[in-house]
Amino acid sequence: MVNNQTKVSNVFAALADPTRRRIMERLSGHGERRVTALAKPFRISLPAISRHLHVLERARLIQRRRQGRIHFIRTHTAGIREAQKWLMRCALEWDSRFDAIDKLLAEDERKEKKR
Amino acid sequence: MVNNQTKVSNVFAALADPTRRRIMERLSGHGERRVTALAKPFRISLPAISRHLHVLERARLIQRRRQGRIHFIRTHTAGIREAQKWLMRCALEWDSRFDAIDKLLAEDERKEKKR
DNA sequence: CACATATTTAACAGTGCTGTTAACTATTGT
DNA sequence: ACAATAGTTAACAGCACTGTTAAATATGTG
Repeated sequence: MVNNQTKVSNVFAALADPTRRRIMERLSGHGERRVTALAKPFRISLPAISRHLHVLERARLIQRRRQGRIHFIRTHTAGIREAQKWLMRCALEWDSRFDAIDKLLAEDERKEKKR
Repeated sequence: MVNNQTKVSNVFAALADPTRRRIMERLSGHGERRVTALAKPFRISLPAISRHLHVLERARLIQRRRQGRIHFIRTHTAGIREAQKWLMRCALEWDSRFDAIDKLLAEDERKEKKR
């Protein structure tokens, strides 16, 4: 079981790579995409993409659904939320203008606990 | 001149390290702190801390003010905003509940351009 | 000036990340 | 069964990151 510290590290480390960020951007909005289609615009090899996807998956930034030999990839909010929560904790103390955001996140927390 | 892509990478990479995140947490709320005081609770050497501070500085997550031999460190919002903007761009398309946050950031943008 | 304090820089070891090509596994089509 | 397709895993090279100790730099103090 990975502790919370490691979780956050994984998310930020995943997002620190430009290729992985481009993957996320390519993914957001479009529901699902398969690995090969996702890899199309990148100049790097497919194995490299495969690794990037694993990193994103471990960080819970994407989710994978297998249907036969095809792997469908879609975004997963858990990782992003993790990062946002951390950033807010820092940012809120600097700038009270973010109070609105604080409320939204608090609401999220409540929903999370209800499950 | 560092491009925007690299900027974002620097911020996320900086936040991917647990020690650096602890530094940021230790810093947030407390106005300024000198390097030695900041380094106190950490078990790693001072040179190691010094490097971490450089990484945070390059990512514009902290700012430094020198007064004689003492370096005062304080948080700097530019880096955090950079990260938040990126996360929002992704998150907004996933969850319309974040519309409020979008508005806040758009407001930030306008203020930025006025300068 | 001589010494202590605050912090950085240098040099080096260990580790881990990213990319490559080659080989492998699993699934689908003829 | 055979070949094609989708994607992963293996093995390796190159490079960057983190930590260490020792030395350097800069500033304050008796």
